[in-house]
Amino acid sequence: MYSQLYNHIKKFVSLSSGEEEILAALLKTVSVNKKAFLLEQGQMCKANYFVVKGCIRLYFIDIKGAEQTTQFAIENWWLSDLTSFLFQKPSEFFIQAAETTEVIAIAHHHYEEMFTQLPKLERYFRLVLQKSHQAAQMRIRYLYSMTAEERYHHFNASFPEFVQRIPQYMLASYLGFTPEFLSKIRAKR
Amino acid sequence: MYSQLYNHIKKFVSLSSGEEEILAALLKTVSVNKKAFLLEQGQMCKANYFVVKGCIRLYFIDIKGAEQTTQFAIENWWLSDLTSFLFQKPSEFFIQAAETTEVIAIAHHHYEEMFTQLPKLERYFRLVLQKSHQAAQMRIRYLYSMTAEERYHHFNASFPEFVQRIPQYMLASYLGFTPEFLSKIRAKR
DNA sequence: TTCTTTTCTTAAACTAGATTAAGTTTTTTG
DNA sequence: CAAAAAACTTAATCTAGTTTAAGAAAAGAA
Repeated sequence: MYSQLYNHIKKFVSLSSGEEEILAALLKTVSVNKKAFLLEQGQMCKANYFVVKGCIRLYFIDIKGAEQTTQFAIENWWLSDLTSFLFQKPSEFFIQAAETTEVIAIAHHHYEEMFTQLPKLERYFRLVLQKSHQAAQMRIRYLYSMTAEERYHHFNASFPEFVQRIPQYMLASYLGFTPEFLSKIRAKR
Repeated sequence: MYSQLYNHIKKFVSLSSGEEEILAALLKTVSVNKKAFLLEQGQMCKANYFVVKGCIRLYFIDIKGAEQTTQFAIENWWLSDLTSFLFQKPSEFFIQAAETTEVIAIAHHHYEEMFTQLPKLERYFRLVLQKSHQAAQMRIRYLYSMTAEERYHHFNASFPEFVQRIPQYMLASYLGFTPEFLSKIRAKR
C-alpha cells in the first residue's frame, strides 16, 4: 500500500512493520487526474504530499494573470505549501497535477501526531528538509548567476527526461521567463 | 556561555541542564570581525553557524565579478552552505560577517554525533529547517511576482531596522538587482 | 475522423533593469 | 586630523527578456 514511502523512509531511518502500521493509520492515498488540484488559492493546504507516481507542481497566478510555477515534485519527493499547511492559513498557491498522479497525503491534523507516535520520523523529515533547503540554496544561486538561456540549457542538461514530461510553459515559468522567450531559445538550435 | 542557543532550542523542545552540558561539548563560540570570513570559496564549509549577535551573509562572486548575496542570518538564525557542509565538498560561496558578529558553531565532525547523543535535537532542527523552507518558498514567490522596485519597498516595510544595518549594495544583490538601480529607486522619494 | 482546446512559435515593438563611467559622500585608518 | 578606501549617486546608453498579437501544430475529445 504505502511501500514506496516506507522504502524512502528506510533510506534514512529504520522502520519496523509495527511502526509501518502506526504510520499507515495516519496516511491516505490520493489519486489526482492531470490538471486536477490538491490545493487551490484561498483554501487551507490540507496535507503534505509525497509523490508515488506522476508529477505535481506548486504555482500561483501573478498580477498579470500568468501562472508562475515555483516548485515541482516527482516520484519520492514531498510537496506542500508549508505556510498554509503548518498554520492553516489560506494559501496563495495552487497545487496541481502536471500528470495523472498518485500521492500519499499526511493530513494537517495527523502531522504532529505522527511525530508524537513515531519520533524517529523527526529525523527522516529533518533529512528531507535538509535536502530541500540545499536545493533551494542552489536554485537561488542559479537564478542570480545565470541568464535565462543558461538556466534553460543547464536544467535541460541536468533533467532531460523530466523536461520531456511537462509542457514548456510550466518549465518557462519555473525557470523565471516567458514561454515566448523559451521558444526563442529553442529556435536557436 | 551558550544560553542564547539553549533558549532558542527551548522554544521548540525541552532541554535539561545535563543535555545542555552534552551539547556544550560539541559547540564552539567564534567571533568574526566585520568583513572577516567564516567560509571562503573553494574551502569546505566547516560548520553550521548560529548567530548570537551581529549579521553574517552567504554570497558568491558571479562571472562579472559582482558579489551576489543569497542569504542573510541575524540573531537566532542558523546559516551554512549546506551542500558543502553536509558532504564536505568545496564551496562555491563565501560566508562573511556583515557586522562584527558572534556565532556558535557546530562543526561537521560533531554534527551527526549531536543527533546520536541528543535525538531530541532532530525535532529542533526539523522545525528550524521547516521555517527556512517556508521562508524560501515565500522568497521565490516574491522574486517571481514583484518588480525590483516592489521587492525593495516590501522588504523595507517588513524589516526597516535590518535595512539600516547593512550596506545598500548587499541589500541590492539580495533583492536581485544592482546598487545603481537601488539608488534610482531611492531617489524617487 | 473532425472539431475543439491546449500548447507552441514567430516577429515587431517595447521596457525594466543593467552597464558604464564619472563624480560625491561617508567611513575607516594611520 | 588628512588621506585613502569604501559606499553611494547620477545620467546616458544599451540589452535581455517582455508584451502583444497572430498563426501553426499538437493533443484530446467526441
